[in-house]
Amino acid sequence: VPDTRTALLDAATRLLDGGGVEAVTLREVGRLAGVSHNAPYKHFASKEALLAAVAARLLEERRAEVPDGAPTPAAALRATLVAYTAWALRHPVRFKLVFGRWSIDSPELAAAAHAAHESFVALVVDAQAAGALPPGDPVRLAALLRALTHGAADLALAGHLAADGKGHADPQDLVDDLLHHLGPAGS
Amino acid sequence: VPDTRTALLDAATRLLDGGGVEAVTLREVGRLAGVSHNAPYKHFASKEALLAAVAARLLEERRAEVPDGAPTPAAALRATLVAYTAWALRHPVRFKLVFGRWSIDSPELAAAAHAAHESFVALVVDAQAAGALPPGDPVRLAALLRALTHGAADLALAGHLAADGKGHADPQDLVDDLLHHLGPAGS
DNA sequence: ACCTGAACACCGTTCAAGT
DNA sequence: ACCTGAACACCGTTCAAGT
Repeated sequence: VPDTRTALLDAATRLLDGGGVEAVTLREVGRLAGVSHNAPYKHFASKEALLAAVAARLLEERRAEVPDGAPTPAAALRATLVAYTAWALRHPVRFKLVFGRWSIDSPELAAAAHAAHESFVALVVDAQAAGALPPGDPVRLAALLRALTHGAADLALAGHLAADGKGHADPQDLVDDLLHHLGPAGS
Repeated sequence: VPDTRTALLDAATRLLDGGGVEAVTLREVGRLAGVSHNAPYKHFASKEALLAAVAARLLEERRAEVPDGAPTPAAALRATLVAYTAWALRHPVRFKLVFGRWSIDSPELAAAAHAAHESFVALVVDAQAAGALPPGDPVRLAALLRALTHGAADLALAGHLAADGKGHADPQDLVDDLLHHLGPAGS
């Protein structure tokens, strides 16, 4: 039997997936969790704080799903970036919530994001050592890769990538393009 | 004397800039425009439609501010991308509205976005002809540049770029990094 | 054609009270 | 410590009227 706090988070997540962030109201959250419509205030300071807690839990969940056991550092890097775009396309609302709003600063959310960032930079360092990425500040290079991946996913969700019928570029294609351009000898 | 429709758009824009998208309520829009709280329904089908019209007007406004008269195609391309990130950092709420939500599909918004896309691809073609960008499908290359620029701006707004105290990367830096990596001879 | 005022069904948040 | 029910101040949207 989950405690009330967990039940509230579960209910909010279900409503989020079902109807977007606008569907998660404290009244429905309470109803789904089997408590009154303002019981959430005993566990979260506000609706925003509840959403931040949901975001933090989703971010940690996603980190556990990160692909593992790739043959080379370059493959591991590509798999991580592709997983990022695939998750965004599969769960648009979750993606928008987790990587969008930071109006409330939640320590849990910041910690989860920091951990994800750390392991991604380590991945970049490995790929650089293997010669699959150019040398230079790995943090900066990681930012470049992350910005492209995030932007490709966000534009795809907004419908801004497939402008004409012809120029169809998946986020994955753009990730591959960038890795190709960064690849050894600019081949 | 502006007509009511324009007055409503002006009021909505003022509220948007003042307090974010959550501050733009139909009641305040009406009050600021000097009409009743549901007069907007005579000009827009819903609040979302009003926001879409605001977004379309902002996007056209921004297009008029695009830098002009750069010495080379490469400089013109860089100036356009840098202007994109600078606008995003200067007007975060406008950026989120214009490039974020497409729940309602407005013909005006789609037309403005299409025009912006067209001229950007033309810029890429010129830069390719000048040898500042690698050959290949210009639409795809434009998507790559746009995705990185958009992602860098979005991550910067979310506070996801300056992770540690050291790895400080402006969106402009990332734009320059990408252009450098795409540059002739992969120098 | 455009606008108004009242009304409806919501919503987040607060508060006094209960166990 | 945790929860409830009533209440407050909002909100988007609708509708019957007005000019």
